Amino acid sequence: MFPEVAAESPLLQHLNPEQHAAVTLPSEHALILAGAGSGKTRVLTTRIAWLLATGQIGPGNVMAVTFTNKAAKEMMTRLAAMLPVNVRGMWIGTFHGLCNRFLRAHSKLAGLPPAFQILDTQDQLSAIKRLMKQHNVDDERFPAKELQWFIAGAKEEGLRPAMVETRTEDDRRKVEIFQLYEEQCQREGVVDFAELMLRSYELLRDNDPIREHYRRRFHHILIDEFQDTNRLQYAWIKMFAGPGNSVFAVGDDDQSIYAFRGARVGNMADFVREFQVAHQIKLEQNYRSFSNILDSANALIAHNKSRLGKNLRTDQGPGEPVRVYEAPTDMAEAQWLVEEARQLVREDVPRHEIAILYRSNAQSRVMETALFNAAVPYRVYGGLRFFERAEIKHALSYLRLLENPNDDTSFLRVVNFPARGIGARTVEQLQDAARAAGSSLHDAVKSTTGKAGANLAAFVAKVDAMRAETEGLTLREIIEVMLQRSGLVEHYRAERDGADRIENLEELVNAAESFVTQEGFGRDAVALPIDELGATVLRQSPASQGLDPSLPEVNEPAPDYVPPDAETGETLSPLAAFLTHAALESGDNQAQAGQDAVQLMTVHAAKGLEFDCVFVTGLEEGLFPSERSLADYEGLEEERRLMYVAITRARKRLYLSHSQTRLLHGQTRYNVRSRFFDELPAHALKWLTPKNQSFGGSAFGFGMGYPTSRGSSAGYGRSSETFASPPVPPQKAEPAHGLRAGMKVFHAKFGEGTVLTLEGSGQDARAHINFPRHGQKWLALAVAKLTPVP
DNA sequence: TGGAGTAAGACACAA
DNA sequence: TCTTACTCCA
Repeated sequence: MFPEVAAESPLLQHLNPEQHAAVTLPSEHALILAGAGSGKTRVLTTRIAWLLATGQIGPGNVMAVTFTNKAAKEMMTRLAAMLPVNVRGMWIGTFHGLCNRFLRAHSKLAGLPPAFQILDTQDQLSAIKRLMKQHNVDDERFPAKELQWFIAGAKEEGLRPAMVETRTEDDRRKVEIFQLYEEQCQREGVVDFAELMLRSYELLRDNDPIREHYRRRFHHILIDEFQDTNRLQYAWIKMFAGPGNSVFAVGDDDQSIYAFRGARVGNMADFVREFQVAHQIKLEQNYRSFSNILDSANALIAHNKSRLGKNLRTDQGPGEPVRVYEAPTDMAEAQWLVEEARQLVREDVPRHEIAILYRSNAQSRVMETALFNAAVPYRVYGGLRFFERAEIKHALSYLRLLENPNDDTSFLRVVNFPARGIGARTVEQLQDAARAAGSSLHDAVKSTTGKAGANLAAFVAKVDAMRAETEGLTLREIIEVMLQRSGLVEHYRAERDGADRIENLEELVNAAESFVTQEGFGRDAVALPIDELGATVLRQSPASQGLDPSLPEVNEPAPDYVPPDAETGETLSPLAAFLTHAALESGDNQAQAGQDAVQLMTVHAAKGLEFDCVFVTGLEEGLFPSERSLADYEGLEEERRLMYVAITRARKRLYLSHSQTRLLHGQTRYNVRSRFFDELPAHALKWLTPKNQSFGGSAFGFGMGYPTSRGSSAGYGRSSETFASPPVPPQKAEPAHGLRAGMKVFHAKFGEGTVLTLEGSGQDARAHINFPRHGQKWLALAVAKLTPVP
């Protein structure tokens, strides 16, 4: 293919010795320990390009797996830039995306309808709730969320209901519901995310010809972010790894931040042992950050005990110090970072090179408000994504009903939306009828009677008519018809703030349009190939139709380039393909992409990205590290890794901030500065506000502040008081307490001190007092027993 | 019976 | 803040 490309091809230029070694490793199993900013994606993509360019393999012989669509796309883009290959036809994608592709090709063997649909987390939860109601499960004792967690967790361990160990009566009940849930999904022809993985794994495990086929096909299997794989994903990878394959795993144990959803860092050690990995290469040279940032990251992560051990180094100078800011309130914090961001923009930093990171999505609002008020363009990642919005989900439900009338989840979502006189009572009766008849809700409608029955029949007739009407239309036309006939647009037009929703619905048409063109099929395409390369190979044998699993051997490299070909045998309707796309791609890149805007996201979402300037906000005990992680040591280590990820996102400037008070969940919280500050090297930091003693009171200059010790915060109770930002001067002392600034007071624990400032009134009154032996404290006058000293 | 308005509780993340 | 349960009214 590219015979002129020698071992020292231009591809390998600009690689450091470790990267070079990793890229050109012989065909055997390897583990690459790649630190943050060490060029991990580069190594992965160059490795694929090198394997192809040296003619060792063809594009059909590689499988590359990532966790996010973003990472998969990045890999494809970079690869396409290096080599003239049709990356779209290659097996590069997310775990779930590839499993989906696999199951589509073998749906019959997998026991699924060809156009099976995928339940997202929301759908799954509502399916479970529905099931619980039907079977009178006590939702106090078994919250639906918990069951969802339980089911997903079991599947991610590779367990079916019968295989789950039960010790208590509660366990047995949970497994029972798990079993019922499985039956329900099977009946409705839907699969959840975990099922995509598990079903693929089981098919590979139980079907020797299929497994052998893929083993012969994929000579090289490359895995990104290996530290985030769960047990099932690891087992799935093993299915592809035969004697002739090589697995190239890239990971960083210090960036493992998904243990809470089943990721096992231990897979790295298991991999080395079970695959007898001879070559482990560490990439420790960091090309991203200045040393003040890197030193901070290294010092922080050194506090973790369970590590494989790795230290990042850089040739760059120290750069700017890491700036630390303490704010009196979350609003002041937001105000400060908006000011800093504006200053950066004045210094010609592009806005999209400024990232504001936070631990949980709930924290974004204050910052959004501040950015909005300052007229700084910003973009929030995460939160409610395009395909998760209610109006879009409604529209998708109608579309799914067109594709599959037996999709009860979709049926229930829109049976009475827009409202058409079908209430809870009616729906319940319908569900009973369906259950009794063992049929779908759609089919059970026939047996209903009376006025309610007539309403239901009208709904079903409407959808059926829509199906008939959209027959043979393009995807775009189908959606347009659906939007009109369903009454969704009309409904939102009548709503007060429905304009945005209508805009989104229109955007759905665009999304479908770009889906069709992006996938490389013209407007008139009636069918989409499932997988150009895969189908090419499989089509050689009728076995791929799913009945006879005697698949052909594919030792010869697949053709380099297979043009999009509408004539491929196995097809999925554009509608079904689009619905799959909607479930697997949350729609991050939908709308307002490409604007020069400040980037807001959670630390989790920031993984894998890098920016010139990064703000890590809300560094407070209970928030970051989060409350829920503090219970066990491992949780804390994961939080620390999360902080490590946050720090290492920054190239040039890093800002860390925390606030003494924060309005969260409707009430003011008083938070202590995060312990992580104490784990950073002092030489790399620059405190923009005076650093107060850890866990001590505030030494905040202008008198705003609160006691920050955990013990005393309880004494304040609720306070709905909020403060304008930036900090306002303290109110004048309340004479009612009998205290004045400058007065000497006595405290039972802290001894004698001097009142510096007073503020608030009534229950909220507090005093800033300097105790010579204990430093400055903010005390609640309603709680603290203070006696004036003459 | 169904729809709308109001009060109370939850809130890590992502395919 | 957003979602969900409950109550009231047509």
